Amino acid sequence: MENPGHDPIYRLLLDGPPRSAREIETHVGLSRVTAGQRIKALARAGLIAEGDSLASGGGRPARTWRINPHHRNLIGIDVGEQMARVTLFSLGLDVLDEALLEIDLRADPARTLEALAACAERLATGDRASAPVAGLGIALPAPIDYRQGRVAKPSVMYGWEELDLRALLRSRLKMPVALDNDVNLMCLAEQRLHWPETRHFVFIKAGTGIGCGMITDGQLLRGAFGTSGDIGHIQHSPEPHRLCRCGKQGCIEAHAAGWALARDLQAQGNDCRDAREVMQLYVRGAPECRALVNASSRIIGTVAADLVAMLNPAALVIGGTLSGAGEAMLAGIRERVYQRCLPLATERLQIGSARGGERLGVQGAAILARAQMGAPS
Amino acid sequence: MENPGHDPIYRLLLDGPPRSAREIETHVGLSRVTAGQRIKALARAGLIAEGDSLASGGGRPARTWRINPHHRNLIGIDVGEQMARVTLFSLGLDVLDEALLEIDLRADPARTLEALAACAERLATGDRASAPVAGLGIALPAPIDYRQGRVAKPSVMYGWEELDLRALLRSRLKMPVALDNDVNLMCLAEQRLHWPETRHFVFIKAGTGIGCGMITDGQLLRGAFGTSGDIGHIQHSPEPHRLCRCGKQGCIEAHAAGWALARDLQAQGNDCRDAREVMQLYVRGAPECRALVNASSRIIGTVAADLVAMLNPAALVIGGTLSGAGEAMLAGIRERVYQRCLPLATERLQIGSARGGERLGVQGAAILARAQMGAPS
DNA sequence: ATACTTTTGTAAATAACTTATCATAAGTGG
DNA sequence: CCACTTATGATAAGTTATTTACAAAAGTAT
Repeated sequence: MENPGHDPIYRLLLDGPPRSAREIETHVGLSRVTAGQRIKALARAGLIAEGDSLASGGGRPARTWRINPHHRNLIGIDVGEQMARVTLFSLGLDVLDEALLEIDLRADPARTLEALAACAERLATGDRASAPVAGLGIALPAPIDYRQGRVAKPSVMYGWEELDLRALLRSRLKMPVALDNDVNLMCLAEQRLHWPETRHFVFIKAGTGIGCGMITDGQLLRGAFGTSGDIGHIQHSPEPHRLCRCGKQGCIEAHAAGWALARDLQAQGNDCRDAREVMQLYVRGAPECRALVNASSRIIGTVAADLVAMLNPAALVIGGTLSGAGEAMLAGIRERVYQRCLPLATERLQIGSARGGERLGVQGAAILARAQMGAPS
Repeated sequence: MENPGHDPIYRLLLDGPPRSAREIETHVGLSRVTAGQRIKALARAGLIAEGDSLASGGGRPARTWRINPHHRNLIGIDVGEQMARVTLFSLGLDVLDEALLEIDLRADPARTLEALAACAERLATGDRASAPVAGLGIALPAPIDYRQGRVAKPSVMYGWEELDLRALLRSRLKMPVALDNDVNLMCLAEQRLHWPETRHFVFIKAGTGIGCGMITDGQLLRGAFGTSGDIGHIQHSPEPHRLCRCGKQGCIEAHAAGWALARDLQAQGNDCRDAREVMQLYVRGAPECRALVNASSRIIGTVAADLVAMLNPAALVIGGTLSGAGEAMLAGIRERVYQRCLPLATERLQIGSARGGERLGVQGAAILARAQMGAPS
């Protein structure tokens, strides 16, 4: 059992729920005898362990198998605009250790990258490290060329496009590295951890900016050049249009994103610089802030309605800082979705707030790294 | 070689381009020796045949293998609002025989279904039938519950939801049957036949109604309940809103679809009842028609821009009757897409008209049936 | 408790696949 | 023509998986 990541049974259990031997057989396409033998081998090697038994259907109940969460660790990194979170996980995604780094995306990328790598190294070898690290995932606030493992250009991360991020980190840290866009990874974590049965899933992140992740048939949808889910600059905002930070007019971000709400609140004399402070004002009950959030939710709702019409997901989940407004944010979205979409698309659609919290990014990064354990790189 | 559909090599070649032995090995994960043996066995059985040789890269050129197009036939059915097309294909999708049926979707579904089945049976056993029929695919103008193999309710096909279409046809015709939405299947055919290298693909059908099909990573995106691609009732049309046939206001269909253009042209005194007649007027150069088509193309362009922003396809293709307007239809779409989407999403995006013609529906149906040959039903 | 169902374990014979090696075929570039 | 490269074919030995058959375990229904 040199590299368990190559074993199809182990891989199946890595990225999915616990399964019975019978399910494993059908999924990996092995006969009952062979599957049973290999399950036993994996169990003897300590890579997998017994899970709960399933309910009996008139016969002996099937027992399930799951990965041994303590066999390896994972590292997730979530790079934000001013801060990066670096988390050491067990394979079962328990948080073992964590560090927050202040970073500046406009500073020298190589230096920032080295700071992240050094931090990951500290966690990997620190007191809380219970096992070798099997892989590292990074969530970045930029479009990602997923196959190349680097930031797609042009992006907001000036200078980062030049770096072969995956290769650099892999040689620096001696472990497999996987990259993806932060919203994609938040979507992945929310779906895998909180909506495991939902195979058609849309996650809208409403924070400083607005973006979305989409899962169809259980697979993250990445698009041809890594820009899928870039819904912040869709142009359907109400008149009068306002200037967006992308230079165009009419983008929904310019009316509904955290930065735009902060801008408007500042113009009204509030001390409010970013999405987080918008939510603070909101919680304190500032009426002008509530009005803005309500308007924002309806604008986001128009795009949500488009997403539902196009993709026909089974669940639509709102995350990001602004989703802290809870039902208020959902109300506008529900209003627009139910108003604008056909009943067939909405009657079985679930709409809700993200159940995951501020760790969704690192969790998604770790899930990605876990899914790629042992994959050819 | 009882059922060749179970052979992974045969299946690979069924739904893909000709491949060299080397490519086949890697795709199906067999060693060179075994793959070679099985390729030879398939060739001896007449299921596959040699294709062209690839260009040499300094050594002996690799020869490719492709399916034997004459080993089996396929039937595709494209059900429209007033007409159904039933086509007998070879496995290589050459047209062997064809029939057009007048139908009425509002009539008794069982009777219509029987007419289709009888027609399929005639073609399957007729003079032009060169081989046994391996499967039948049907394109229907309704949302399809793909896993159940029936029309999802509620739909425009009143009464059809009650029928277990797949089971009925399978037992009636004694062959595997696959169903899908017509736009999905047009999308599939256009991509597989005319854009085989493009794995992220969006197809907009602008005819009597407006809908789209989406392919990501080479897979048709069907959504949770079969309504994906239902973009006709997205609400972004310009003021003043007009009443849509769905009962809402502001749907793009009510401004940009064939039925809406016909309605407007009629109101202006033209004799114009459907999308086809709109195109006839257009070709004759009627100025009021040209103006309407231009406006329509820009409205479709707004939705196209949303699709591009969300899905980041590598190609966006316009089909359906209205795409007969050619560059005029493309112009408005290009205008909106380039105006509204970020450069990263558009700089490598191809926008064009469908290369396939009026047989796209039946071709897609046949491709679907072919892909499912031997699959568990 | 008894009959029934479904899951799991084991062993032996058979079938399939892989690895390794050698030989041959059919191109390219000089 | 010759050296070099890549593709293909054939064979043997060794490994792994499948099939078949029997038995036991652990539940449910009556």
